[in-house]
Amino acid sequence: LGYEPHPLAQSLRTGQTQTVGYVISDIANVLFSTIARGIDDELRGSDYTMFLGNSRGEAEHDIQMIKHMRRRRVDGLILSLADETHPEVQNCLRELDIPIVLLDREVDGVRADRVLVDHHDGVRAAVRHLRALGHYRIALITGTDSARPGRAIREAFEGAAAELELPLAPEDRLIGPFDDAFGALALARLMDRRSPPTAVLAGGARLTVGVLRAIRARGLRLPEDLSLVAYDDTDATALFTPAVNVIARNVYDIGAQAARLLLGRLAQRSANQRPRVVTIPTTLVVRGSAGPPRGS
Amino acid sequence: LGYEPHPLAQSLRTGQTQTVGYVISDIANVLFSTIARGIDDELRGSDYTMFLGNSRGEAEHDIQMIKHMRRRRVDGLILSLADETHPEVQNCLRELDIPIVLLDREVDGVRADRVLVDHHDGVRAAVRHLRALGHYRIALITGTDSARPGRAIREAFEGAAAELELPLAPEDRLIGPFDDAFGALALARLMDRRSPPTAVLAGGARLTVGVLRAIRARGLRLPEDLSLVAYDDTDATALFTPAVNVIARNVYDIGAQAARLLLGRLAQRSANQRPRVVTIPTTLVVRGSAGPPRGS
DNA sequence: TTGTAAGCGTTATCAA
DNA sequence: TTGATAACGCTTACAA
Repeated sequence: LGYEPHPLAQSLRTGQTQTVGYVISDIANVLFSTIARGIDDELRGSDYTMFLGNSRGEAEHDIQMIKHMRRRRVDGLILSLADETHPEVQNCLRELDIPIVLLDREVDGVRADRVLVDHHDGVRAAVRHLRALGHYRIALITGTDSARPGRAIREAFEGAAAELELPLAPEDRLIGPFDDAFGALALARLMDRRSPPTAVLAGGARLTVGVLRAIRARGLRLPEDLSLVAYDDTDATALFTPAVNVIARNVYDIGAQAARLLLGRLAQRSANQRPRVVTIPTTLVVRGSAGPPRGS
Repeated sequence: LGYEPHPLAQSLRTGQTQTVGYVISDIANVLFSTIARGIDDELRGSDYTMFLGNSRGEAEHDIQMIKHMRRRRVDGLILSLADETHPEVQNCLRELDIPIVLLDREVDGVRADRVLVDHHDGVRAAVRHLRALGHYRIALITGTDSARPGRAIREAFEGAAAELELPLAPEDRLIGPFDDAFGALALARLMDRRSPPTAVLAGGARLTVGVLRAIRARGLRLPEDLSLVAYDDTDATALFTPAVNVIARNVYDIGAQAARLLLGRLAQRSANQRPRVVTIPTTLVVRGSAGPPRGS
């Protein structure tokens, strides 16, 4: 007879708000918006709503957002932290007593479910692929060690390079923020060398956009002037000429799995179980951006 | 001394939740995620948080989300409706007594602030630009009349075409959903004609991606085989070869202005004033995707 | 089975 | 100015 329950009163009484917080570092990054779609779709079946918070890649804002979400009494939290090593972020998370799902992040001393991307397979395949084409000096552009993606990609890259006995000059590894400005800068720095590398691995979707912009700006041709393997099958990598060889992963699924893990915890179905880890595989997709190095 | 107010109790008491709802039709669309960033940045100064709801382009979901937000007692609503003509959506909005900001939408009988894109200038400039290059048969691919963007773009296109005395064959106007599948389909349909148009205007960021994919798939060259002007300066249009001539607008600002309008209402600074309208201009950016038609 | 009362943490009101 | 008290709308525990 037209009665509508008042969720606020319910929440005040029960201590549950039927809300979930999602803190990301850049909502305009297609990686995060695709993850958000995965979360949102998965949440639709339940009666949870998503709070969104943008940290703009700064740990300070992460902390601010987490505290804000806690005050707001969200029932669970999904996090893509800007800096997983930040002590105050870690403290902040340790004090929380709600379920947390970390997206491709590892935080010491925090009991949390995780959705981890298996960067190893894709990166290793990419390096072997380039080596098989005859490349010897392969450069890496990726994010810092302060979050898992950058670290895991770098480690996988170094492991694969060592395995194939490739040289590992420190100046061939460009590490910086996960944005297109750094991608463009890094490529420029690389190609301005007296003897530039013949191949580049771009480890990050926004980095890749920057790399592609710089390649365009300099009039470089792929794969004649440079071979490229890049992260993520996006509009940019699919529509570039030539289409870019990519390390692909099911980004949507990262969000969907994260929401599923969280919903499981919230339904008490897995209250005191040990943290669960879901792994998202990566695969190499070969298209037209890599070929034999010039003069071979 | 360590005291933290409890926002739920505050809300129950005051009837204000310090939250704002944003309902969009596709979070993976760069248009909407950029708008979301604008809103989020603007909200940061205030103490409002954003609830996000995804309608996947379906009016039913819009209604569901609006009702959900109302139950949740959001203080204000920012909407990119899938279908502004849907009677139940209109009823639903008329019953709401919270401030609403419509993003490039017009809903009959609903008092709401609006951020409207001035499609007219950009579209007119694009049509004149193509005509000046010698094009006579220009096709339009855009969204349906059930929301302002599609309608305004079509009307601007028809106006400009009439002004220049261009033919307006109905089969040269392809109207459908704002997604890449339709963009690709529409381009294919156009080019499969016995005598295809020599130029295309793609009115929508996702449509444009579909159009570009189809152009790639068919091995068409721009501007030799076809001239293209497309909506929105994105990674896709910037990185395509050649770079695509676009109708550009400050998408981020749509979100920022919307949040500003809403915050103004919420602060009672403009309680009973008549609805405010902010207009976002469009401009034509000429790059390499348009040239004289073949054989001229 | 049905009903009543207390309390969640605020804010607003009114009396002192 | 200060301090006690009711009420926001629900849930839950306990009594009838």
